[in-house]
Amino acid sequence: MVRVIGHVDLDYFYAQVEEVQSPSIKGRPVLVCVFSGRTEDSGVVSTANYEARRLGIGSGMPIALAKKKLKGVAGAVIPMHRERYEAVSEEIMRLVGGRVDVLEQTGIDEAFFDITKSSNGDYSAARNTAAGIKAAILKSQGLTASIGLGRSKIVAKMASDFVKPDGLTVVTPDSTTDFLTPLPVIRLYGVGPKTSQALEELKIHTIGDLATSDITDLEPRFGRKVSAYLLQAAKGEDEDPVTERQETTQFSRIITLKQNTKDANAAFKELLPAIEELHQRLLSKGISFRTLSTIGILTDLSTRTKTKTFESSAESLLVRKNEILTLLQELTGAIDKELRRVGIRVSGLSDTESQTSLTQFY
DNA sequence: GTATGCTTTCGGC
DNA sequence: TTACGGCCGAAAGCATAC
Repeated sequence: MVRVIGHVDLDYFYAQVEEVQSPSIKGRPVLVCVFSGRTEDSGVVSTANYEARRLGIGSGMPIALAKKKLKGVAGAVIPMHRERYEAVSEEIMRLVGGRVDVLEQTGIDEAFFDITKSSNGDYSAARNTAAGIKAAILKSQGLTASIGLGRSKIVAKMASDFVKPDGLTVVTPDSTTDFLTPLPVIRLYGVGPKTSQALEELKIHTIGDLATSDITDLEPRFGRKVSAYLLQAAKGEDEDPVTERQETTQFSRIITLKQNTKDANAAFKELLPAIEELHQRLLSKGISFRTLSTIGILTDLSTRTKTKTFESSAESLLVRKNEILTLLQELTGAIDKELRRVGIRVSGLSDTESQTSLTQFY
């Protein structure tokens, strides 16, 4: 049976949650910001609403620059409230999950879903389901979302991106080629500015150009695997199934240092509260880890990591304090620029309880 | 060559 | 004139074992 895949994307999510929380800011530019604490305005914009975007403000923009673009306009510059967004997201995902066959959450504000069975392969029935999901999200949390339907994840994702905010775009299997063909390659999922520019140089401008291009023209530039992906994607033919997301595979904390340094001890000291927070998070979730990484972001914003995997997993980050410091020393020893930000990551996760019972069993 | 596991980097939101 | 987070998953890169 032809699949019916959906992609739901909550519109300008963090900023929209803030609008619902504080209705008086609606209609004004809203900037949800991450303040790093180094200076009053150091940090970046995480999410901007559409009024702010119209002024040229967007994600990742330094706060100081964004404020400049506000000029005299009375914008709402709000620090982000991550836990609030997580709670809203959780509620919405639960709600959507109850209306689809399979839900695959891919971020705090988006998810793929499969409704092949419940819609019986009928795209008209599927449209009603999608409209119902939008209505339910609006009723429950007061938020708009954009949904796309298509025969594959790629098509669904591009469809949800086609009309937003508050969009509902249905691309039937028959209309897939017509939908994709005229779009510029930059719109293709997985194609960023770099790949896009390389394709332009091969005179491939639209997804249609890409779909009908010769793989032997692509391979010298992109390699076999990427070329095959690009061709497949341009035809909207990916077979990637929608699967329930397994548990989180890694946890990390990263901070911006008060001042740049190459001193591992100084960085460690400033990182300690974040380490303790992550420690508490692991304990409260009953999670052990086997792999430990330190992360450094240098003054040029490039990233360096040092990682160590242990024989057995630990439930306490604090008993690995010495290893953390050692990794930080290895990291600082291998760089020529100063550290601007520093962080810690744990992976190779396992459930502490089941591990304990396994240990008892053996 | 293939499978596997670990480390590092990349890119999305 | 410049300005610059904090997460996450996955891909890429590399080594080892068979």
